[in-house]
Amino acid sequence: MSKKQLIMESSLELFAKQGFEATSVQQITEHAGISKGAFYLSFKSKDELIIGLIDHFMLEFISNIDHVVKNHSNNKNLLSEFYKAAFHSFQKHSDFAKIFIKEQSQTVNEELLTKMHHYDKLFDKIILGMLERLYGEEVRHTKYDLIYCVKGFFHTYSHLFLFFNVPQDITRLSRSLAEKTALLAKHAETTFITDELYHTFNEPVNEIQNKEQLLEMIDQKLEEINDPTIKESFILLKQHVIEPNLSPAIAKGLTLNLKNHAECKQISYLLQQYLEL
Amino acid sequence: MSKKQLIMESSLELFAKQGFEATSVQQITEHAGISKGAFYLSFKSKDELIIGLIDHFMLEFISNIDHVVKNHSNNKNLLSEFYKAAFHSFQKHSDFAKIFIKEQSQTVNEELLTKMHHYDKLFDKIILGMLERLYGEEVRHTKYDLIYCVKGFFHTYSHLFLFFNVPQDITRLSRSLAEKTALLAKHAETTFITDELYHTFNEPVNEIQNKEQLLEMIDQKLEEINDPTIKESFILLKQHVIEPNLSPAIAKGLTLNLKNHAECKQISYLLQQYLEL
DNA sequence: TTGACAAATGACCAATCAGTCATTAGTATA
DNA sequence: TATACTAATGACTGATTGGTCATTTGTCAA
Repeated sequence: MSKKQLIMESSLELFAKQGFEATSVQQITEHAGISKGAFYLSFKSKDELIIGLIDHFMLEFISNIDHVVKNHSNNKNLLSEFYKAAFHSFQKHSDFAKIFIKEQSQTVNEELLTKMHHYDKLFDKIILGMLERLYGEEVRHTKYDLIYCVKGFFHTYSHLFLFFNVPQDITRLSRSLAEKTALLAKHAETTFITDELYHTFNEPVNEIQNKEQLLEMIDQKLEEINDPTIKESFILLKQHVIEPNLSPAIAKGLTLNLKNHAECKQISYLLQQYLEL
Repeated sequence: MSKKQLIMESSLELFAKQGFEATSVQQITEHAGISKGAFYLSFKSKDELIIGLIDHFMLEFISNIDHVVKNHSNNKNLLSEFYKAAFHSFQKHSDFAKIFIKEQSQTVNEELLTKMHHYDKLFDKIILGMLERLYGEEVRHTKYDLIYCVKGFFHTYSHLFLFFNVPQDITRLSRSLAEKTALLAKHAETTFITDELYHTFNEPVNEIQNKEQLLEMIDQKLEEINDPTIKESFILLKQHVIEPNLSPAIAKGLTLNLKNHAECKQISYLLQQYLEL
């Protein structure tokens, strides 16, 4: 395990228990069994650590849910499977989930806030896609409201799990929430968040930030991975991101190459999003 | 305005903007235009201040909502009026609302956490009462689930208002959420939170803490208020709290005396809750 | 004008914070 | 073994924290 990973895992626990502000770098290094100087070899600052944590886990969370939703052929259980995947992810990384919920509305760090908002919009996009696929025209006027209902459900019950140690029957909970969501999708008529209102406070996803983040991640993966197919796919896609030169079919195929490699699933998702494949 | 109030108002703004942990006592006293020493004449510690804030505003919030729900004769609009009252309260005290949402899951201070949980249970009780009144037997098996749906709705949309400056049409939003809640109440069948599960993680309201808090508040009000009827009502009720000696009708009547006085509405609510009137 | 009391001050304290950097330990090559 | 390199250390810094307390200021009645 790299030192960076060690620090991230050690800090997870402490942040979840005490909160980010209340945890000192000293505590983290003591808990990780390293010196204070070693911390600053891996992270430029304490802020960079929390941003790294959010990035790492949220990307996994989002790309995982997206995968479940996109690859689920049976529309009948889709809602239930969506909730299941989301709750399982939070259960698996419960320390991170606690941090995420606690730090969600903290305004201390501007970059962190932007990050949070960014992932929130990706989450919205997945929910929106799911609702449109399931109900199409039926939810044309209510879909943005429904996004917030789904997120409201997810938040309240996550809170219950994370902070009250409620016994978890995720399957049952997911079925229950799926039923409720379906009810609202089929019968709710009075809307609050219109299409227009939604877009006034959700400016489109920041392309530039995405691009830089992508290129940085590609370079990192190129160093880590040796598989020649993966490497070539990365090199071609990197060129394509910098200046588009591949046909959509080829680009799509290259991202699918990456999807087969366990450590590249998430970057594959990001590339597909960025290239609109 | 008392020095205590001045400090509370000054700190509200700073806590809302920066969070509790990230705000220093120095900042508060500078913002309030007083010395550091003066702060500690009004509050024993920084922790006591945040607890005071939570107590002050949550009591107002809860007793206000309770009043709206209890005194609303027309069941048809009850749900909508409930949401309206709740959102208006958060809008009126938006700085406090921000603090409340931010600090809701912070585990730093044990007493604060207990307080939060306590008020959360009072909120549950109001929602539960409302649902039972509106739907009775219909929601016998789903009511505890519905509480969490209502709270989920309230949380997500509050978050939107408070942190994204979304234009607020509370009437429309309340109508929309009332429709959704009614849909769930009438048609949802699959439950997750059963009666039994709910009571395993919500041990009954702490009676002793309530009693001490009540007596302390009565003594404080006795010093502040001169109206002889109010004073006598307080003295009789205080005796009754220490050792029950009044008939329910008399006790109830005495609390109603208090309800007519603007500054005693909240303590009147607490007394009715405690004495089960 | 005096003296007694309460209200208010801000210099001060020990503790802790994020972050730095001269120094040391460990390792690989020659 | 000697050299060259990186990885890791932890004492240190200057700033800031929550909280205290000897001192000053303000306000009374006598």
